[in-house]
Amino acid sequence: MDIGEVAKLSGVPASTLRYYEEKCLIRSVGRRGLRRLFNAGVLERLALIALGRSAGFSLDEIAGMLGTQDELRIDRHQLNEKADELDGTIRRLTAMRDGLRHAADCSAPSHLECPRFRRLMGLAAAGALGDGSDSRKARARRRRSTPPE
Amino acid sequence: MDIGEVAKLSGVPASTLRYYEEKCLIRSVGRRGLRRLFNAGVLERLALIALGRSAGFSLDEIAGMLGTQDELRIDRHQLNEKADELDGTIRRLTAMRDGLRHAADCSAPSHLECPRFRRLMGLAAAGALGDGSDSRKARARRRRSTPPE
DNA sequence: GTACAACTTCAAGTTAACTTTAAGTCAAGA
DNA sequence: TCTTGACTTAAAGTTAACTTGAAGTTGTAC
Repeated sequence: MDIGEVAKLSGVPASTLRYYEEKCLIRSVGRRGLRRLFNAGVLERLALIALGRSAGFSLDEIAGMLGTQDELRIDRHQLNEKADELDGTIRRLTAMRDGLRHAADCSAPSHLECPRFRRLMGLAAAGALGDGSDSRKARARRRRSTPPE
Repeated sequence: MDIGEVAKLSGVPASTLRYYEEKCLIRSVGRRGLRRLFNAGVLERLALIALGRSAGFSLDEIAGMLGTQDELRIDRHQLNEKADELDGTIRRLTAMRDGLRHAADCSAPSHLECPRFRRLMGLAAAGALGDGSDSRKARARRRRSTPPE
């Protein structure tokens, strides 16, 4: 398969495939002229990479898990750590969501006079709630995939 | 108050305060020589900004909510939208966390042979799980705040 | 044989939210 | 008066994960 076919089958842009190869996340099995040749195994590897990304692993971490070969050495401890991290994130986001819902139909004349809102403000100022980078990044990603013509 | 005092009281670095002023998120009330002077109200404004960031609003969105004056025009609809967004994120993260926990003590000889793991792989490859940018960014932030000497 | 779409490389650009650096200003204490 | 430390500006650097652009090559359909 050449790069266009891999891109089509996996949904991953060719530029990304080249980038992944450069970072040793995937391998091409050879060249036809200048053109890279991939075998079908790359699709499974791309699925693994997508899974790792979804779980919040960086490309570098994923590169560590997927050896250079096709073997896969995933550390259970690493998985549990990541799950713990997600637990924390989920808790913070849940608190924030509840706060937003409350603020949306709170009857106080101004949000600044709602005690619950003020409490949330204090928590945020103290850094207890994180900086909410998740949704912002997700939005950025959506923007990129729907360019303005 | 000069910028150092605001930084100390709020925990927000002076460089960030200047940056926020440039973006019209906060205002200084004047100068003493070259030096900016702030009044105490800026602390409440910074708490609001922190809250907005925690909720996942961008600085530009926050600038829209905090008028140039000290009034605060928060749109309840906007809050509900953000809460909906968070609901989605929470659902995705929860699915991922459960998948990770399962993978961590799944008895299949290789993860590639665990049906549940493979299902998760498929979902991730199809883009149903997002790209997990939240935890990566959080890690980056932690790294920055604990520099290597 | 030639046009062309699909590939190639390498370098630079993108994003948000800051931080860092360099060079300079200035008030106050010794 | 001199030094020191906290401030100032403007511009460039940082991060990850890509994308884009320019300039060149090539397999294949006509």
